[in-house]
Amino acid sequence: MENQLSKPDIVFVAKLAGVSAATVSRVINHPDQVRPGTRRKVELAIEKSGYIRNRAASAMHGKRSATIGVIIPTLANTIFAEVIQAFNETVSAQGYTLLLASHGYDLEVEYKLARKLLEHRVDALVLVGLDHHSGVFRLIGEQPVPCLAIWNHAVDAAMPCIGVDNREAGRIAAEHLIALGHQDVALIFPETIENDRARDRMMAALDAFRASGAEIGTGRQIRVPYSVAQAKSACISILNRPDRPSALLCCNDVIAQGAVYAAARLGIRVPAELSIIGIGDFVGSAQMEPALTSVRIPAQSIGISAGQEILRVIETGEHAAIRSSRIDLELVMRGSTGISQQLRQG
Amino acid sequence: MENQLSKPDIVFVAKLAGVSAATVSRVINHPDQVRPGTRRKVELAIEKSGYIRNRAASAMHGKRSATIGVIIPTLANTIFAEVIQAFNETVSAQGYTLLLASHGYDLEVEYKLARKLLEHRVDALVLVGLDHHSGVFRLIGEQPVPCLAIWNHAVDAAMPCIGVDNREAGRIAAEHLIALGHQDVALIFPETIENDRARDRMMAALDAFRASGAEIGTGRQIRVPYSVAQAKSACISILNRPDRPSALLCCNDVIAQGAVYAAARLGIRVPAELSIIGIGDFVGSAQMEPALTSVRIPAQSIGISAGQEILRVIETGEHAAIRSSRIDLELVMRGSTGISQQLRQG
DNA sequence: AATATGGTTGCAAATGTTTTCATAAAAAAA
DNA sequence: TTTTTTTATGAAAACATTTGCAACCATATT
Repeated sequence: MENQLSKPDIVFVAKLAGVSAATVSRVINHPDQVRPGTRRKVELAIEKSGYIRNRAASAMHGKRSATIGVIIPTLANTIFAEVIQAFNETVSAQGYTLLLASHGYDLEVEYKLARKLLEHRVDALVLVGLDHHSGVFRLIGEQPVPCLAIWNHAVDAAMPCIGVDNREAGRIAAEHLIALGHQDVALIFPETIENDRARDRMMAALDAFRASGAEIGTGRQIRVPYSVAQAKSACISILNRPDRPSALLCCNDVIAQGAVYAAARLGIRVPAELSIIGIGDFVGSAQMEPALTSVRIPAQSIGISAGQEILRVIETGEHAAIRSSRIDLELVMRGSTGISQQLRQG
Repeated sequence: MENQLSKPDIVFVAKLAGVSAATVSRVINHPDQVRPGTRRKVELAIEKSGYIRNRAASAMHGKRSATIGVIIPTLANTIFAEVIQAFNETVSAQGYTLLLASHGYDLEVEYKLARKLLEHRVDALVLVGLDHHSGVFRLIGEQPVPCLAIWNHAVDAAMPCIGVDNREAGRIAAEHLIALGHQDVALIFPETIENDRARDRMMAALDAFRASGAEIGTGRQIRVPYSVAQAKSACISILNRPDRPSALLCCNDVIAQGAVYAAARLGIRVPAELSIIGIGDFVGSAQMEPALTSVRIPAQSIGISAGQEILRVIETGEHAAIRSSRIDLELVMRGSTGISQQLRQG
């Protein structure tokens, strides 16, 4: 207590307890190695002095920093919140803390953030998706830090990944609409440059329609950012046209929710007059009226699996041997899709 | 390059560049202090060796760790995502990274997380709300770390805070319904223990109704967690009763969105037969059909103000002098509220 | 009673960086 | 050219901790 102004350090605690700094360190890191009596003395001194150990100093000994770096495109919409929450719960149960950064869908920024997180000597690095700056690939090749991509899975991926196959997601969504008889479908997607998830979904959807004999022209491919507001207004203008499509395939549920609201605003009955399908099954999609049909991406499962795998790799030190895994998608049929009028009439 | 296995350190880079470690350090931290020629040599060596500076080591010199600890209740719904995103953008522009943790509305957990973040020697600590474990108050009293509460503001707060006055939020919402002639209103709120925001809103709403002569009985006070799904089903059962209220005042927009869907499901016309008001004006509320009337909490403004204030305090070292500020609320009238039938008939 | 055994503890080295201080080099002034 | 001033660089101490090694002490064994 003599030294109140500057933060108490380990040697201050040691003096207070009448032991050496080494013993205090052992009480914190290997409590079983110190006699119960001494331990209690030290614990009391820690309590009394308000000592908080300095992880920066411990991290210098090759000890774990107990942080995991996570870089996501954005926190601003629900897309990644759920997976990050599940991941965080998993790893924080083992004492790890998240260093979180977001790049706003700019992979150049992502690279800079990755460097920054490595400066903090994170024990692992988690990225979203498989599209990355070449510098990122160089970094994770050079640095002895386990690195995992989440959200996506691809067999030919350049790095370990835990997530879903976005091509499959696009295909499932498209085939559902095809099965319902929709021939004239509009695709509502964000910019696909630097966004492999959106790109894969779109390509697969286009392929599926082509295979079914229904080519989707560029006039039916609408670009819109991940924003309910912008999706809604974009959909309003599409749906206002006399030749409006019979169904909307949306890159994710944020866009699809906007589409549902657009239809409601225009008084277009869903699904009787218009079918809408999303991808993701985000929170809220199941509760909407009409409830949104979507290709479910199990964010919880991805977050938990990723967390467990990261923990395993950190604890065992098998940095090179991160196991990828593919999480299954599932079509969740709800009220926003139905048989096309064309089919019904035919 | 000789030393490829272990991470290159500053002295390895120094040797490679033919200078001392001190010079390398200066190139990184005070580039203007070193001659352009030497600087280029060093930068080349850094590039060649793939050196990444170790912040843990720098943090030991009382240098900033360049991290800011943030503890929120949850990431799982939109509530805090927006404010954190704005805060993050503000501080990351100055090179700071977020250490993010979530406590799931358990203040005991929040205390443990606060300790953990302090172990990492964050340059500042940001919490949500003004209700905290006594240990948290002790910590921020003892530790020389600037600490700020966001989301709430109260003049008599025990710590600096930047946010809105939740009593005012509750009052504004209530008075809007009162002005529309609603006498029989149900309050849909989460558990208010350990949640000062919900508590303040509810108390103020109850007071406002009482002042207007309309006492709200306990039978009209419904408990429901922050979940669209649970709010929807709770509202369905309330609205199914023959004596259903003429308006719902929801603690936040997550609950209010559930309420709107519940009305839609039951075919109750909003706002003709039922008014619904939320608090927060979260993303999506403006786009719903009917669009949600809400008391706008400007998450962006809060995040940005908080970020700027934290930066100011860190850079100037005036840890004790964090300035609180109150961010204004605003009633956003949209389609989900209207004149009560009682009033219309009367 | 002397010796071996095994668990506790302290000493000191090591970790990677920043910074102060002194020195060397360059630039400016004489 | 010499001296003075300024600027650039290096050597070494400091930061807070962990850990290998050695010393110690108490207990168990002979």
